[in-house]
Amino acid sequence: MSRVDVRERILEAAGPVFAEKGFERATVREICQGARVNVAAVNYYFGDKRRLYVEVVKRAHHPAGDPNGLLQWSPGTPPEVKLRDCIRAMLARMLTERAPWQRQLMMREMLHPSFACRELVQLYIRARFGQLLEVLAEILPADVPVHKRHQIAFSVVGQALHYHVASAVVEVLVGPEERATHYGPEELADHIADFTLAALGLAPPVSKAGDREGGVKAGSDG
Amino acid sequence: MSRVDVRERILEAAGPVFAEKGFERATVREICQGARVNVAAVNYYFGDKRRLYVEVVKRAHHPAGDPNGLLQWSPGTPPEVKLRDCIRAMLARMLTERAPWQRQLMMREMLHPSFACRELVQLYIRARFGQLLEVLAEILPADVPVHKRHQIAFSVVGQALHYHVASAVVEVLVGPEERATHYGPEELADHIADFTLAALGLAPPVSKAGDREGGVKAGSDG
DNA sequence: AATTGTATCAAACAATTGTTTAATGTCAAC
DNA sequence: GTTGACATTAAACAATTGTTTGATACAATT
Repeated sequence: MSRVDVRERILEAAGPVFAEKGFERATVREICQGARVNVAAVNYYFGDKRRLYVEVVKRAHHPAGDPNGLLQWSPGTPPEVKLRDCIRAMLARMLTERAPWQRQLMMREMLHPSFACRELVQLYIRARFGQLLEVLAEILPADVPVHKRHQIAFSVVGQALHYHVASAVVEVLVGPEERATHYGPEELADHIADFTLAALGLAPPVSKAGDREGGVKAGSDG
Repeated sequence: MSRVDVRERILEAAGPVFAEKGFERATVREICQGARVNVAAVNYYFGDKRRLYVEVVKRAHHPAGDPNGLLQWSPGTPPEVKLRDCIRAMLARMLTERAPWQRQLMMREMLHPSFACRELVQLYIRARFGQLLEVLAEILPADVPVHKRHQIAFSVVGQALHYHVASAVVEVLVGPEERATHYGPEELADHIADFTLAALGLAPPVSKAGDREGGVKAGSDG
């Protein structure tokens, strides 16, 4: 059993454990048991638990070459379509059960950033956020200030993230049957895309409320 | 030092600790130290740590009489105003630094529900969610199906919740100065309200993009 | 004053954690 | 074959956790 073998097996075993339980609740004993390796091996090869965690996070960001890259579109794709694709991908990323542990780990570090690899996780987020901002730039007028663009982007992200962090609440509020029927990734992505495009003026108001007259353009008495 | 004194002091000391650290990371030693009481007192009065936690959660829901009640409006208040008020209250609830420990605890139980008091926490959420649905009912046409109403409500909640759960990410992405300038509760509430009302057709599209013609009603070549 | 039941306390207990140690194993180089 | 550097192991260590214990203090009752 060569030395790289053991080191590798620890890293592979540690990934899913850290992803599922987080740094604190994961135990080196469980990791070593999963890797069929002595407990002392972690300290021997990585110094301590923290440095093992850092290595695992680094691995999660570079999963063997090309990571789950950004979206690509053929030239001329309308920005509404791009936005819809962004939202669809985002939701798929967040709602997938049995997501690969790399994604779980990144999500965990995003929501509860630990000592490890700030800049690495930041890169992971920034790439996606940047792409969303680019798509929005094709939609919004040029004079929209940067902070307003950010707020709009966060409105998109927030709608999607809600179904990740508050999934338990959703289930409780709407009941299991509606949950099973109407909260699949595709339908939710469509809703969020419709909602967002309507807010941006690129689609009719949601719920076909478009036939209500007077609301939109006329400020009425305001 | 009478018996109710000690029991009370433990409950009072446990509240903030559980709210800040959660059930697992909170230690009975820290709680008892804060209450200036022997460690054994928790088990003497509550049996074990779990039952103490349950008592604390119950207390958090009934903070001595009138809890932070629902919003009230004078008759005739336009639904747009009500919705804006809902969003403002929601954001204030989520963004307040140094929030009372009762709110912190409820928020924690919402996002990471534990063994304790499912139905209690559910009541807490359901009340607010129900009020939001009532306001939406005044806005949406009657034929909008119930699941669509729920999705719309979640779009509102999600936008607000995002600034609670992903506040670290927001800071990283926009930088501390923009964060300090444009992410106060009031401005965010206004943005979310504008965004939502625009999506529902009760306000012009965000960022004054209303002067872009052709986008809305014409499906163009779709 | 003696008794009784409860409250409090310091200390111990048992389990789990990350980490260290000291002995043993492995295997290539000399 | 011996040496020596690295790998691996079982066991112990130290710290922290929730919980239990057995003694003691106290207050009311007999």
